[in-house]
Amino acid sequence: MAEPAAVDETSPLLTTVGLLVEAHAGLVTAAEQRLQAEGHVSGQAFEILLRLLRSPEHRLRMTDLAAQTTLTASGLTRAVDRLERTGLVTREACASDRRVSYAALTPDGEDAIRRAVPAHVAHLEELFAGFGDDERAELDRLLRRLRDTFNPEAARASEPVDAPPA
Amino acid sequence: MAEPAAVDETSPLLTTVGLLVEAHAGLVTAAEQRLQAEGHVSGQAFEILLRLLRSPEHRLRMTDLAAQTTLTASGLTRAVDRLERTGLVTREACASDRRVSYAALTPDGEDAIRRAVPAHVAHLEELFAGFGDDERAELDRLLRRLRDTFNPEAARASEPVDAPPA
DNA sequence: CCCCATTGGTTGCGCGTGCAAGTAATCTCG
DNA sequence: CGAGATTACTTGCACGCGCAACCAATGGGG
Repeated sequence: MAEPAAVDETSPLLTTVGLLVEAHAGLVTAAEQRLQAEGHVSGQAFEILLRLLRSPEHRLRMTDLAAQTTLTASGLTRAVDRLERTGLVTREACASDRRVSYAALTPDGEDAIRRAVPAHVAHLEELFAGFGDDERAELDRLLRRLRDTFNPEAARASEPVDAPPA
Repeated sequence: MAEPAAVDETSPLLTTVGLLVEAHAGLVTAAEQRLQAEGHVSGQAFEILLRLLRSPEHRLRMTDLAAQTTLTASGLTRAVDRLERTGLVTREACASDRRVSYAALTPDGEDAIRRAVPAHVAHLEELFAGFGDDERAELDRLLRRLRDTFNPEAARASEPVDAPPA
């Protein structure tokens, strides 16, 4: 008759969080695999290139780019190093402030991301096939609320954008 | 009047996925920080220890444990190495199959997780303060559906459980 | 005008991870 | 019963990441 008292080893919240983690992991993994299988850029590259594509002149200061991704400044430095090595991005100097350097899309980079986006979106459509428009909207609403709990800022800036980031 | 045609650089799905990623990152980060600030085990340790706490005899085969976490077998080997080094877990041999080894909670490990769970749940309650029970349930439903898209298996096994995994 | 605090970016370092290969035990089936 | 396939776990290796330290360039006040 002892049984150390079943503490609250279980709480609805723990389940919710567990589901969030699993859904996230599954989605990212699936998207990443698909991109690779079809010969597109990696998930991380996708995220970076898409953000550049959507920016004025297809370029962004390193710092701003870092702020928009899940990477730190140092992580971004090296991510851009890799993209530069594969020719999808170039670093451009800033005339008015010699400290800043822009990461800019090369023609190859623009090509790559323009090819990857439709493929990725198509894949997402498959994955969300079971969802009605209203359900997807409701999911958006709930996730946005949760997101705003941590990052009351975020909101602005043409909305997130992420994709299948690492 | 050219403007290379604004492809579908934006799709509702991309936004949804972006929100999922941000919500996930924010939640995990917040939970992790809080645990550390209050002197509890790390997020990864939390996840592993909780699963052991919920298992018969407070132990699990390495393989099964790996399957329940986001780690691979090799990653788990080393995670358990660390937990063993800090005295929260022990490896136990299996009599009937000398290949398998169990990861088992030590008394210290049980203590640690029993202290961490209520703290973590309390924190989650704060974070979800803006949600009504019905909304949380709806979020569960939608996330579960999404999860099942990737892992049609999952479902069973006393339900996820995750927490603030790395 | 110059010194100092601040900002932008990169680099050294250590760590945690996955993959692939390796070892050991078990199972299968001829 | 015994060789080959399979399963459980561990290890070598290479890589990507964040943190903290670092250098360079700005921008305010004295």
